[in-house]
Amino acid sequence: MTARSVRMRTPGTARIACADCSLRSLCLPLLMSEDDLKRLDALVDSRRFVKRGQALFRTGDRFEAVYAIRAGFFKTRLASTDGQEQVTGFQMAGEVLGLDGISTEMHLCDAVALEDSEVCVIRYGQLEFLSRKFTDLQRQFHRVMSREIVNDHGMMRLLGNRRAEERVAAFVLDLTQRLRLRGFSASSLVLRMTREEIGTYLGLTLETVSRCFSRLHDDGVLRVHRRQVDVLDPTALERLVEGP
Amino acid sequence: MTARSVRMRTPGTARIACADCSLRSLCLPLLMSEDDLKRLDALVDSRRFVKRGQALFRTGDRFEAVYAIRAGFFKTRLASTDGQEQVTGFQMAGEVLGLDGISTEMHLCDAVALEDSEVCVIRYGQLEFLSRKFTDLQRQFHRVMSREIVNDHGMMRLLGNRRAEERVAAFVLDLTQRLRLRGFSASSLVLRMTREEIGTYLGLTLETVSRCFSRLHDDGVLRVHRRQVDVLDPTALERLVEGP
DNA sequence: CGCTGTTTTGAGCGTCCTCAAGAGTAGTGG
DNA sequence: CCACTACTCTTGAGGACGCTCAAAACAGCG
Repeated sequence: MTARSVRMRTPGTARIACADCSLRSLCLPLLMSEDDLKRLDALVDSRRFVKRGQALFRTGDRFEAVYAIRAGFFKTRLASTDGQEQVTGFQMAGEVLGLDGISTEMHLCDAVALEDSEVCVIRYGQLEFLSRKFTDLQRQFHRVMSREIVNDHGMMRLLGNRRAEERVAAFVLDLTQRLRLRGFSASSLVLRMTREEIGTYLGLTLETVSRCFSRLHDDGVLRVHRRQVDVLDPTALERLVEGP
Repeated sequence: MTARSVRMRTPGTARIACADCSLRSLCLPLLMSEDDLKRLDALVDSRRFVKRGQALFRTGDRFEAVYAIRAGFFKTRLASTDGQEQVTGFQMAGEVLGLDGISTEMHLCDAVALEDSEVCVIRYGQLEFLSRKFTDLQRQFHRVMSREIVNDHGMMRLLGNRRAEERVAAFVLDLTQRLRLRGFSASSLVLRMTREEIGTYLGLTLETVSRCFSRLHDDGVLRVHRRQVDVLDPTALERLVEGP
């Protein structure tokens, strides 16, 4: 399945107004004034649908655009010579995909939809052009990149000196916080990814992830049944994340 | 020791020409034409010396500038409530420090000099202004941020699914490659950091790092004596990094 | 209803951590 | 100049955490 074959263009809406988007408070035009937003006109080149399991882009694809997630859920992963996949992140609505491609003008990871999704295609040339014109857009774009760096550093700490149960707790806590920002419940969530995907993200095997969920369940911190996770004791969860 | 007390200004050279800098081929003005470089005038606000062991900035400091390393060597680390420090990177001449601060206008890590160092102070406001004016500077700045993201993802893979010896091998290989870019020998290096700092960077204890060095020494891949490391078998080193 | 993929759980083992001791090195002051 | 101290690094022994291998339960789907 090539990238082209999953590309779709909503007829008659090739140019889409960020001003009307419900995700404005999370996305790239965050800091922009109403006036500027109206003048913005065309940050988004088009929209594109990506079916569950399909790739938005793949390692080696020419870098031409970044993508703002309008709806759905993605993972990014590093391809590897051996079979070992490394998931580098899970992304949800309002988050931006593809920033890794700027450095070499080539994508250096795969972005795969974990459910049927829709993204706004933001051509990088256009983003460069508009962020010279709108200082708020420029700043917000820099912030988005900077936040990714900060998140990655947090992830390095997690992988570097936290034990398995702390990693899983941090993973759940992070998901709930991001869901809350989007107006969803912070105590009940449905995982969009397998135990294996969580495992390669957290530097653990799928069995260890499963065992950690079971232990958190038995300890009354979470109620876990397959993909359904309910946070019973948020305080205990946060305490676990702090570490020893 | 406050940040202010280590600040120094070279008299009469408050504005410094990137055009004349030997690190141009690595640093922010990389893509800029001779003409633009001459017109650039003042990307660098001033220079600042940082003595070994002192912090260039600390977690919580107000973010006002990024720093291009002119000479010396730094580590960045996440402060933590418990004693556990997490080193998030080692930086050398031509590399840029402080990008984490953009997202919250506050620095979110400490940058500590591992030897007497000198940095170019690039006020962020100035960088924003100039990168609206010079598209090459804009693009190079984006590339620098993107490269940091890519590097961090590589680090996540290292921490997530490589064993101790592979991590140490990757660490040495990375250092040699970056030193070679700067015109230094790729087969002989002097470590600027302790085993403990390497350990917290690689998600290992200092003892494990030491043992890995000893094993790589015994296997004839490296010659290691304290901080002095010589690469005897570069091919074996690369093979180790690939993983199993 | 059988097939497939995901998840759970168990048993045994290996890598790396913890704790400990000792050697090597650098810096300081008598 | 050399003790003295502080720090770094090396090496060893024992143990724990998480991995590997294996099997079975469970859910989804044609």
